[in-house]
Amino acid sequence: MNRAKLPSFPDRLLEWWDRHGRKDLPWQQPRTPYRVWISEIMLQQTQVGTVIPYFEKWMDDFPDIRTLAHAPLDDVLTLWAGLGYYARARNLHKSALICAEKFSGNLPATAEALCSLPGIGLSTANAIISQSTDQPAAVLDGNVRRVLARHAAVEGWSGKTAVQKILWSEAEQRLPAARGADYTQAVMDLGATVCTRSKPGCDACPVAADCQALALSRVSDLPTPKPPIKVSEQTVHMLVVRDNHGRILLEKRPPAGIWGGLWCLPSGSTEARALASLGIAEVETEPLSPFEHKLSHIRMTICPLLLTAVEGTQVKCPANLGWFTSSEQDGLGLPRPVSNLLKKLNNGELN
DNA sequence: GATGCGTGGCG
DNA sequence: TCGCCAAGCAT
Repeated sequence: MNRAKLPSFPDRLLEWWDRHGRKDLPWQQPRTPYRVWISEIMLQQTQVGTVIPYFEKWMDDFPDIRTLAHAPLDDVLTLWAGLGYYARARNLHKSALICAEKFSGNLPATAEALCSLPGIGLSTANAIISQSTDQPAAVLDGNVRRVLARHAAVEGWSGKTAVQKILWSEAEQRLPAARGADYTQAVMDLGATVCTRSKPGCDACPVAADCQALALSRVSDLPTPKPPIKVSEQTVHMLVVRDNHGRILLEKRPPAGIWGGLWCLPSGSTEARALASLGIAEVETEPLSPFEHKLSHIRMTICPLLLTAVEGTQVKCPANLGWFTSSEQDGLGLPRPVSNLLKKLNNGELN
């Protein structure tokens, strides 16, 4: 038995990160609070490779909090289109307004104040603090949960409060005394590149020596997977209403719920009646091929219906409805299934 | 405590 | 192909 004392968990991780960690991600140069904040929100449930181009464009368009606060929400949502979880974009904009008003245009410095902003929970708050001030602060995202569940052999799905509590405690116990920024990046990089969900590289792991899951041969079944949920089936009728100029009627969705705040094809029978009240006559009604759109909880069957409006019938349009040309649609940032549908329509690939 | 919220990558 | 799920948070 080797009784030589191991370096601490954070020391081993930091030494590993110095040699193998990622140091060239866009939000790491420079690591300002604003840039770290935007990156952390974009990275929620979203992979690094997907985020990078959105982050670059964001920094071009909204280089600081005040610019973001003064920007129209529509511009923010348009940039966000395609990233998903659009509440994140609405919350960023709202938070920027709060910061401009209450914190003189800066992000607040404490975790408690950060958590008061919409869209920021404890993990994101601590990620912002540790990466922008270099103070050690515990984060608990998917990568860290996997590393800790294995290293400490924590049983149970992390969605359970009791399990979450243990993982937070394990995260805090492992914090270093200094180098908070590098440590946060290190533990996330370890989860992303070594302690991966499948085929983890335990041979290359700096903390394998005291990994409980490895000692117990439990690496492959920790962390405990999420119990299966049942996916609901939903049918949505999307109306493709064209006028004689080839423009298409779009509807701005209410701020909450799916695709909140985005322009979208009008959906459902209620909207169909609303169209009738606008005086839009249909000279032609043509069902297009239904297609599936899968979300995490819903299997959505989208049934497009092609309508052609008679000339001069679009008299008065409520604020949440508008006619858009093909090039105007591109600038709006439509939800993926909608933009895909319209693209096929323009290419004549439908019917 | 359970659900809702998007999209794309990957085995 | 298809199911899982990724740098979570709000309600």
